[in-house]
Amino acid sequence: MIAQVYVDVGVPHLDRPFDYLVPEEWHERARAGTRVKVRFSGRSLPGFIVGLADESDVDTLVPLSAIVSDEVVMPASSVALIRAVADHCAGAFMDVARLAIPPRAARAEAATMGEVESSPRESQPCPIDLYPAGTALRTALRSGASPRVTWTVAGVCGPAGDWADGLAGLIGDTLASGRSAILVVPDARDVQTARAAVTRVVEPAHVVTLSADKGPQARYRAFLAGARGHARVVIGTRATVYAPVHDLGLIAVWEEADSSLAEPHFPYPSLRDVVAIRASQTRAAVVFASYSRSTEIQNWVDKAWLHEVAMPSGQASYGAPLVRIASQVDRSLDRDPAAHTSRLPHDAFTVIQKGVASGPVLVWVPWVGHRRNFLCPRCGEVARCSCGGGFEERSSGAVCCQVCARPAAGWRCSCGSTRWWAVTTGSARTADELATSFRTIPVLRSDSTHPVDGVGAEPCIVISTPGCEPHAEGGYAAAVILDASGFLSRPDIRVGEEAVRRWMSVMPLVRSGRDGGTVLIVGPPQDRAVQAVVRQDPAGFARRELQDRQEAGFPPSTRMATFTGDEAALTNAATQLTGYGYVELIGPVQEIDSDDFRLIARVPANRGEDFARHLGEMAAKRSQGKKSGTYTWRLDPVW
DNA sequence: ATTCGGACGGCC
DNA sequence: GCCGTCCGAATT
Repeated sequence: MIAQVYVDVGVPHLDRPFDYLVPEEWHERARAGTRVKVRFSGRSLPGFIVGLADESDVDTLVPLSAIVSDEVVMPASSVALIRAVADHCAGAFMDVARLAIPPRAARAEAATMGEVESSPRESQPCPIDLYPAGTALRTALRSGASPRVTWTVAGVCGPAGDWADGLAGLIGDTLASGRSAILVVPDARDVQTARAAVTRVVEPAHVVTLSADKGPQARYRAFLAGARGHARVVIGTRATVYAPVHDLGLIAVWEEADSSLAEPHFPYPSLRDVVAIRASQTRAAVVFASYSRSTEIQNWVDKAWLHEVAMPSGQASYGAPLVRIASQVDRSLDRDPAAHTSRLPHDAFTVIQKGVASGPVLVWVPWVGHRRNFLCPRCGEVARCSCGGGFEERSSGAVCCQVCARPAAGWRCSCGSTRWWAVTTGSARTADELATSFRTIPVLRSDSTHPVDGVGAEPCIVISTPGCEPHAEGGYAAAVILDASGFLSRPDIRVGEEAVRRWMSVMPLVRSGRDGGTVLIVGPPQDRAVQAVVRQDPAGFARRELQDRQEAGFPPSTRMATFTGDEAALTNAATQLTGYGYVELIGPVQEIDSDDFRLIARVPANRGEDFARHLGEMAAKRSQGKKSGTYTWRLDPVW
C-alpha cells in the first residue's frame, strides 16, 4: 500500500505529492486526509496523505514515520480547493494548506460531539423577502439550487438593513435543502452578531464558530465539528472559507472588502477568489453582502457571474436617514488660526444640538488621537522639528515631535511666524471640543483600542473612528461625518471605495428620515464618494469606479505582480517575464528612501491563470538554481 | 597526493 | 530547505 503525501518541505520546486510505503499494521488507519510524519531528505517532516495507491513509479520507497492523527482534516474536496487556490496565486500547495487547516490540538480530538437530529424549521419571514428577487433567492436555495448573488443591504435602521438576520434566513433556507453553509465575516464581534442571528433560525447545536480569538484548541474543535459532519453551519473569520463541511450548499460573506478579510500570509489568496474557486468546484451558492460594493464585485456583476439583490433605486433611501452635505470650513491663510481650532461648521453644531434633543448622536472622525500635521498659518509651510519629524499633540495638550519627542514650543517657521495650526484632528481632540460645547451631554469615545459596544436611547455624543461605531438603541438621532476630504485625500487607489463603504455602514445606525434621522457629511460636495452616499447609490459608484480602473489598466481588468529587490535581480526577473508574452513591464525603478528597486508586471485579466503559472515556475527555478541577487514578489497586491 | 569549499541536484 | 556528492583549486 502506497500513500501519496504532500510534505511540508518549504520549497516551491517540490510542490507535489511524494510516495511512501504504508506499513502493514497501518493499512486500516492510513486514510486520505490524515496528518502524517515522514522522513524526507534525512529529516522528519509533517505532511498530509492526499491519496492511496497500490503501486508507485518510485522503486525504493521509505515507510511513513507516523500517522499523527486519525482525523480526516483534508478530504479530497479540500485537496482540490487548496491545489486550485495555490495555482491561482502562484503559491505551493503547502503554503495554502497552512492557511486552510488549523494546527492540531490533540485534546480537541478527544472531545466527542454527538450528532444532533436536525428538525428542519419552517420558512420564516426574513429581511431578504423585502427585496425584489429576494423571495425567489430563498426559494431557489430551499429547492437545492445554487444562485450566486451580491446583496446590497439597504442602509436603513430596521429589518431591511439587518445583514445578520438576512444571511441567517438564507442559511436556514440552504439547510432546509439538506445542505450546509459557511458564513465568513471580518472579525470576532461580527462572528457573535452572526451567530446570534443564525441560532434564531437554525438549531444551535448545528452551528459552530471558527475564529482565532478563542485560542487554538477552540479553533481546531470547531474545524473538526465541520470536518466530522456534525456542524451544518460554520461561522467565522477569513480561514473559514476553507472549512471542510459536508454537503456544502452556500458560501456567504459579510463585508468582503474589509481589510481584515485580506490574507496577510504568502501566497495572499484573496477571500473573494477562494469563494469563487470553491463555489465553482462544489457548485455551491454564493452571497456577498455589504452596504456598499467593491469594484471586484461589480466586475463579477458585469460578467453576469453574480446577480444583484438590491432595493430599486427609488426605494433604497426609503427608511434611510436624510443625508446632507456641509462644506468644510475654508481655512484660508489670511484668517486668524484661533477661529479655526474647530473644524466643525455651524451646520454640524446645529445637527448635533438638534440630535441630542431626542437621542444619541454619532460623530464619525477618520483618525484617532489629538492633532497632527501642523502648518504655519502665514505661509502654509509644514511645521517640522529640527530632526525633520512632524509634530503631534499629546493628550496633555503638549505638542511634540512624532520622531524625537522634542517639544514644539519655540518652533519658528522660516517665514518668521511662531504660530501653527493643525490640519488633522483626531477623535480624542474632537471629543474634547464637543465636551466643551455640550457641557450637559455625555461625550463617549469609541476606537479600536477602546471600542464601545453599544449605547442606549438617552442623549449622548459618541465620537467614533472607522469600524468602531457602536450600535445605538432605537438608532442615532443624527450622525455627523467629519473630515471627509481628509479621509478621501489619503494616497490609496481605494480611498473612494473605502469611504463609501465606511459611510454607508453608518446609515443603518441612524433613524429613518421620517423619524428625523439625519446624517451630515462635512466634506467636498462634488466628490463622487460623497455623492454616492447622499444618493444612497453604492452600486452606481462601483460601476464608475470599475470603469476608471478599466481605463487605467488596473485590476480587476488586469492582474498585476510586484517585484521588490536589488536592481540586478529585478533586471533578471524582467528578462524572464519578457519571455512570457502578453506581459507589460513597468520599471525597475528605484524606490524612494530605499536602495531597493521595484518592478511591476501586468497582464490582461484573461491571461491571469497562465501568468500565475509562469510566476510559479519562476519561483521554482529560483529556489532550485543559483540565485542572482534577491527579490521578493507578490501577485495581486492590495493597493 | 590530500584537503577544503562551493555548486548542484535529489529528496518518495 | 538540507544534505550528499562531485569537481576544481589551493595546499602539503
